[in-house]
Parts: sequence; C-alpha cells; structure tokens
Amino acid sequence: MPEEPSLMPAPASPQSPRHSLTADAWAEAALDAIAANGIEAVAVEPLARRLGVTKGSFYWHFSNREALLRAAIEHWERLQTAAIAAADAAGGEPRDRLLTLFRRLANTDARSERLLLMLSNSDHPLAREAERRVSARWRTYCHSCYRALGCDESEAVFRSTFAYSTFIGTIHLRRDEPEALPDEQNFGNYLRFLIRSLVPPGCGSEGSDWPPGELPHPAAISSTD
Amino acid sequence: MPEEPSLMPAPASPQSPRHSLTADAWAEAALDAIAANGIEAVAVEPLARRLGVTKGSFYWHFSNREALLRAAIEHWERLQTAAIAAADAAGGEPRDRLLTLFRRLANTDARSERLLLMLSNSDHPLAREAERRVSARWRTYCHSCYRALGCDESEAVFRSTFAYSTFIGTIHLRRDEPEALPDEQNFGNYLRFLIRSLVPPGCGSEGSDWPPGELPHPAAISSTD
DNA sequence: CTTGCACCATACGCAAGCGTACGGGTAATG
DNA sequence: CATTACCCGTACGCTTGCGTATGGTGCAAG
Repeated sequence: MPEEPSLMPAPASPQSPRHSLTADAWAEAALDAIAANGIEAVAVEPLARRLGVTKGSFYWHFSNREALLRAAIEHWERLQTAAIAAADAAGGEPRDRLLTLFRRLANTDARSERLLLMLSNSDHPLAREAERRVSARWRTYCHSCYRALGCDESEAVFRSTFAYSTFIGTIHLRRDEPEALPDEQNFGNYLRFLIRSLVPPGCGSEGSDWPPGELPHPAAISSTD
Repeated sequence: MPEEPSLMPAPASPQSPRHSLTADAWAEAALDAIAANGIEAVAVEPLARRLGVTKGSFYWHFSNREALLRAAIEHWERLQTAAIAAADAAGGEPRDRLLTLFRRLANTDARSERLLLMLSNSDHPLAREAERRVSARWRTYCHSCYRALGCDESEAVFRSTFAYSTFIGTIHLRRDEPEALPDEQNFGNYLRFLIRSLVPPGCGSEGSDWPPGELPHPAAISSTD
C-alpha cells in the first residue's frame, strides 16, 4: 500500500487512458472537491464515482480518507510556498514586490482563491496549520517590503496586517459577492487605488504620482497554482 | 405543528426549568452550532442531545431540519438588520458613522463574527442570500458615508468596497490567526490606523490631525447581536 | 505458459443522521 | 373527574459514507 508514491519511477508510460490511476490524480480530485464544496466534500465514494472507479482503487493508493486529505493539503501548501518563494526571489523594488501580492487578485484563478478560503474555514487541524503557515509567510513577505520602504517596526506590522486583511477580504468578496467589486474594465483602477492606499507616499516614498498608470508586467506569477 | 410561534402569547410562565422547550431555544442552539462548527453542524440528534431532549421534541416544533435552518438564518438576519438600522439611525458625523463599522471589530463578540463567516462560507442558498443582503446593507451604509464626506460616485464605490473588504479580512484574521493582529493594548491604535487609512484627509476633510487620540463613545452598538 | 504483482470491483458490516409512526405523560379546562 | 391540547420519548426504516475482506483482471518477467 504505497502511501505517497509521488517519487516513483512513474511506470514507463501510462499512455493508456484506462486503468493506472495515480495517487496524485486522487489528490488533485480532492483539491477540486475542496475548492468546489469544502473539505468535507472529500468523500471517498463520490470521488471514486467522479473518477470513474470504485473504492477499491482508493484504498489501494491511500490507507484512509485522512491520508488523502493530508496529501492534498501538503500538495496545496507546497504550491503556495513555491508561489511565495517565487515572489520573494523575483526581487525588485519594494513597491513592486507589494504589487505582487495584489496582482494575485487579478490573475489568480478562482480555484486557488476558493482553496484558500475553504481550507481556512475548515476545522481540520492540518488544513488550519497549513493555512496559518502560508498566511504567516505572506505577512512576513509584506512586512519585509514595508521595512524596506523605511517603515519602523510597529508601522510595518500595522501595514502588513492591513494589507493581508484587505487581500483576504477581497477574495472573500470576489467569491461571495462578485458584483460588489469593480468589473473587469475598472478592476485595474481599483487595484491601483488599493496600492495607493496601502502604500501611501508618506511611507518612504518620494512623489505622490505613484503608482504609474500602467501596472508592471503581469507575468512572473503564473505559478501561483 | 407551529412552524414559527415566535409571536405566541408565551405560555404564561415557563418558570419550571424542565420541559416546555420553545422553538426559539432550538433556533438559538442552531446558531450556537453554526458559530461553533459551521452550518452542517446543525444536526437534529446532536442538538437534541445538547438540549437534553430527543428528536421527538424537535419534530414537534419544526417540520424538518430545513425549517430550523431557515428560522435560525432569518433570526440572524433580523439581528444584523437591526444593528445596521441602529448604526444608521445613530446619525452623527460621517466619520463617526464610519467608525461605527470598525468599532464592531473591537466590541462584537466572537460568536457574531464566527456566525458571519460561517454563514458566508456555507453553500446553503438561504444563508448565502441572507449574508449577501446584510453585506449589501453594510456596503451601502459605507457608501453613503463616503458620499457625505464629499467623495464622488466612483471614489465612494472604491472606498466602501475597500473598507468592507478590510472588515471581512480582519474578522477572518481574528478568528484564524489572532496572534497576527495587535493585542488588546495596541488594538485601539490599530483601529485608529485603519480609520486614518480608510478615511484619508484628502476625502472631504479639513485637517490631517484626524482622528483624535480618543475613540468616541464605544457604546451605542451593543445590539450588534 | 505460468507466476506474481499492480490495480481495481464486489460485497459486507458498521455508524451517523433524517424522517415517521405511535405511544405516554402533564397540565389546563370544563 | 374526564377531556383535550401540548410536549416529548421510543422504535423503526432509509440513506450515505467509512473501512475491510476477498476475488478478479491485465501485464511483465522468468
């Protein structure tokens, strides 16, 4: 009963579409179910029906439902950690680095946003711990940006908490009340307004005509999920 | 089978602690369960065990589980609507009226915040509709405040959306990562920082030494829940 | 060809929870 | 005292989902 064969030699070529379901396929399906209907929607028999197999397949790849949840949550955390590391390694101006967080609002797919909300709203210990770690990494990221902008310690704490709260609330609104947010034509203006409010000129800046009218290069965060 | 005897003559005096459970007691217990473990925790038999009775009691007061959920959600929406109406009727300066929203962050009990998050994170149609109405009322409240401060239409939309997103994200953080928020001694400073950021002096204000060092009268919103 | 393994189907027991049928008890009322 | 309405307990069937036991099939190696 291989619990986590994610580093197996990958049996030659599973070119045949039938048979040979992998554990990662189950984890992906579990993440889809979480994004769609929450963490308690990860049920073995419905997932098996959705994958066109039966429970016999599942209990070959995983010891029980908890193992599937663990694999899916760890997979999600790896993706999020990679996204933060990519944003951190991208370097650039502190203002541009802060833009990276909020450009996720315009570029991240709905599944990733729903996953973040569903996992944080779960009472599962592993999900909560993973979400807390990811959240802490994002807030540390913001904190270092504000420190690099010249904020003192307490102001950096305030501003990073403020920025992350706005981020969470915005994806919350985007999921539950999308009509409350500006539409696609005005969302860029709204993002610029957010940045102007969250990174005011008084915080280590020089001019007040910031940010520029054009948002910088909306690529380089394609690996958010 | 009285579905909603909330306006009954209240059988004389149910002074005896035993027997005579009312439908409102079931609805209150349902709200407790929602605040604790989400909307799917509203299960008939566990709730009956918690109330010291059996299912026979429940199915006398309610036709089914759905009716209990409906009663609980409608009860919650009435409470929230009353809170908004109270804040709206309190009048005062537009800045003070905006403060009313964010003073909820410091004064609202944890159950109300958890209820808002649990209901919004539910996939139940009635819960989502109720949460959307309550959210729309709060955002309209913010919108009118910003208009009264002199903002034009688009800026008022941006600022009210921004303010409500921050509100949602903050109670989200307060529930899942309370250690990320300033502690009780510094939370007042954090609230003042939020207000200073959400209502900048450039938006129909006169001076820049606002808000004052003391938050105004933290009463008058005792009926939030 | 047959042996073994990887992968899956089938069938079963078990628990939780919804809804129903029905019976019993208590208190007010005439 | 008898009746009635109100309130609740008990017992049952049904469904869903978890976990297990066991048998079956295809493929690759020997």
